[in-house]
Amino acid sequence: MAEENEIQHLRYDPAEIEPKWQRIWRDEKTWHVSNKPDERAKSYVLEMLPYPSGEPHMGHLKVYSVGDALAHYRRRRGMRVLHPMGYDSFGLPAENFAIKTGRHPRESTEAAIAEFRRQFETWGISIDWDREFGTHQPTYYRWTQWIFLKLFEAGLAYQKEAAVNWCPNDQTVLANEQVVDGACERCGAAVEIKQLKQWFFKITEYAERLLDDFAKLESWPDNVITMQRNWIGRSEGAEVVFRCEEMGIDYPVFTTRPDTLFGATFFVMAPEHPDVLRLVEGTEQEAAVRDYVNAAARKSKEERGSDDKEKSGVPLGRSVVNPVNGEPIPMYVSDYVLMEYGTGAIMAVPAHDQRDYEFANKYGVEIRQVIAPAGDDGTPVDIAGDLARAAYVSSTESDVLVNSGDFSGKSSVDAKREITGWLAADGRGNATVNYKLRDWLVSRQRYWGCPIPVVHCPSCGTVAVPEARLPVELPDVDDYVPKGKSPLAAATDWVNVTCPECKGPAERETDTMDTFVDSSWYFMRYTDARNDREAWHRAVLNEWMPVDNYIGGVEHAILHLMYARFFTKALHDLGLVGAVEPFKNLFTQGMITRDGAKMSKSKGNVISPSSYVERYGADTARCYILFIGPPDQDADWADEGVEGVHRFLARLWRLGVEVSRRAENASGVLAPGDSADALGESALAVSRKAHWAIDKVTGDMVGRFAFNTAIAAVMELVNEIYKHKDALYQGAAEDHAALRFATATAASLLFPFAPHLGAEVYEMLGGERVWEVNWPTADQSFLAADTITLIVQVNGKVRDKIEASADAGQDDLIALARASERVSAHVEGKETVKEIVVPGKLVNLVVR
RNA sequence: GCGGAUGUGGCGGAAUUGGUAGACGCGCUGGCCUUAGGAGCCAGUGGGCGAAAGCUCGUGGGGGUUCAAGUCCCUCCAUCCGCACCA
Repeated sequence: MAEENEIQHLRYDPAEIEPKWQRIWRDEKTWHVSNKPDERAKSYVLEMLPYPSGEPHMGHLKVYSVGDALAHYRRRRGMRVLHPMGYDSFGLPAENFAIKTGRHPRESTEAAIAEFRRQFETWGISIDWDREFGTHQPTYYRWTQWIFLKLFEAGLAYQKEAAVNWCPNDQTVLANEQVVDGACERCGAAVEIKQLKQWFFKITEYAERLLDDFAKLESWPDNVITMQRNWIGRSEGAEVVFRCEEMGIDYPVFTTRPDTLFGATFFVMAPEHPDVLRLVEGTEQEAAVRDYVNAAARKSKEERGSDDKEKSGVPLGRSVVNPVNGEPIPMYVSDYVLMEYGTGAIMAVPAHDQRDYEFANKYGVEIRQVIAPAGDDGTPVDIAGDLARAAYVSSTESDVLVNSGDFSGKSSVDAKREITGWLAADGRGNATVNYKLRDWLVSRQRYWGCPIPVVHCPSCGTVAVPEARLPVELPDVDDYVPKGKSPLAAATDWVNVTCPECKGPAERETDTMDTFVDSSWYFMRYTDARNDREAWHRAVLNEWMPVDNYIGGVEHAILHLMYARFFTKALHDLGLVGAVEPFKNLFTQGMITRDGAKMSKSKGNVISPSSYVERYGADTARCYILFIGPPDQDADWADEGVEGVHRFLARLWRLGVEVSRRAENASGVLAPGDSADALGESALAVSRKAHWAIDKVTGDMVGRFAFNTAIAAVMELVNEIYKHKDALYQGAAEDHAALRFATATAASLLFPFAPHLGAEVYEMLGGERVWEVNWPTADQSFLAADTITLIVQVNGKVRDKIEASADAGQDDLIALARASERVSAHVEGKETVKEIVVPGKLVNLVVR
């Protein structure tokens, strides 16, 4: 007993255990994986690339706790696991910090990387550090530039002047995806629209395949797919040509409702439409239109974008001809028409489009009904009363056309097809598909990014920098303050070059790339990260790709995940990549909140992983973050919960120490005897529980990431061992063996979540390294119990629970149920209507 | 407005196929051990009535299907998240 007391007072000290294992893993490069294939199946487990700034936050702790558990589990299931790490180290925050402090972004970024790496090592995550890189390193961005040139050669990277989003605060353009509610995603400033010449990637060319290939994904959260689908915004319809006879110009418009063409009573152009001013030049409308266009240009996206805003517009004094009936209809300019969607001009059908309806009402344009709902007999229903209040927009199967010439009486569905076909035959239109998706604007007027590897030559135009001269290195500058053009423009020594083609004087492109470009291919570079002759060796890349499990936050549902899909497809088409989709399975982890709210500096509720890792150890922090709830859901961090998990780990550690010292009649961790029969009651109980836990944890790991219930199962196992350990210490060799087996199993099962403690306790008991031991398998003979607890219900209410033999037949179970006093009290004197038996589980007697 | 998700004890959450609601943990209560303990170990813990046995109510509200519903169907409510003049 003296020994028992002594053990009780031993202290679980992660500060000693954790560095010990981390040293072994680092020195032995335990998690390094070779690119040489072997008989093992590959598995590529990847968490989203971290942006290194300050120190890692709780979101990082969560994502790596999830990913690392999976990586460990896969390795011990005999797989060859690629689990790398890197840093998304170009970007605005580092540059803004540089502006404030004068410190070079490279310095602050590399300091942050060092801190991230240091902390990741203290977390004990199983990373192949030989593949580590930062996207800001010339050895990396050389290949970002190379990919840019490949896209440029293929015509997928191009320059155009366009109305683009401009953030006045960050002094740079933004991609559509980076504008949220009309504001800059990063700094929140109201975004302006500017006409600028910019670089784009032709993601629109891949719109259809980005949609189709959702079918090729194994498991992605539905909400992410839905968000991408909405963002791509595919709609089927027709392009219909309206001719302006006075000017002799054809104006095509896109419509999803060609069946409403007979109801088009006016025509509207976006203020940015290049022909608007030309149409009114020299007319009495010119001044009014010019004012309207200028006012629209000054408005922020937000001001223009709200749908509750009252419609406004100005007549152009011109008309176009409705191709279905030859009727001239008036033209207007209005900011409710968007230049970036469709053709920047619309046909307006006020009776059947709410926006057109509001405009027509305000400016007194005719509202002509051409669609009506059909009654039960198929004839049009009178909805004149409804139309006095709002447009009739519904497009049900049963709608029919009215006031539509030869098409009157036809169904809406048929009319769409027939009218489109009729117009197409005359060259006045055709069926088309339109997308909301815009091309990806990738140039940024900022310093801390990957230089765009092209040269502008007065005689040769835009010329690619030859591959052999990559990387185009980012030069040092003194002043990072953006002035509407890239700070790189001031580095004149760097800007002025000779044209690679004519050798004449030329200038480098001074814009840098959006950092989302850097992160659109990093998962490919990991496969061959030290290759300095090419971005990757094709065979190596194809061996690892696609990523089997990609884990990260849902905030990247559209941006990063869609860009990465696009890159993979484009590079596939160029014959550079075998995979068509980069991420076979996607897991989006929920946020860690504090007091129910998102952590933020302004709320002052930010807690950092490092304080918990220092106080309780990494194993506690990692287990807690997994135990708190299902990893795909948001979870609120509670310090009491951390204490609880820490207590559990300490309990297991003490158990390990005690069992290794006191269960000395057996050694090793082998399971006792083949059969459960040979064991005493306690030995059988802990063995059973151990096999049950193996089965439970394995089930929770496969297919779903139910780490919370997996950890709970190990807790149950430990509780069971505690209950029986004193009896077992008194016992014989097989009792000690059972105790060792059960305790080692707990350590083994916990290893993916608490790798240091798992390794420590396993070593105490078996002397082996747990990660070199296969994942345990449950012995079925220990899972099947001889007895079951029979639930006896009367009229669906539980009245008794009876121990019954597992192989009892239906009649036996009913007899057993009826024999119960508690049951008979409810059955006595009543007629039995039905007897339901669920074998091995339950009997329900239905009485009246 | 459109689309999606969620709703279970005092709290975080379990319940994999319709079959014991509340596993596991926190908190709380009691006991043991201890010079002491904010350490450790053991036990109890959804609400109501009851000394107990037991009865009864109970998974956001209402309705339904079923021998049986947290789970399936209808409907309403609340919260959160996307999208939002996309023709």
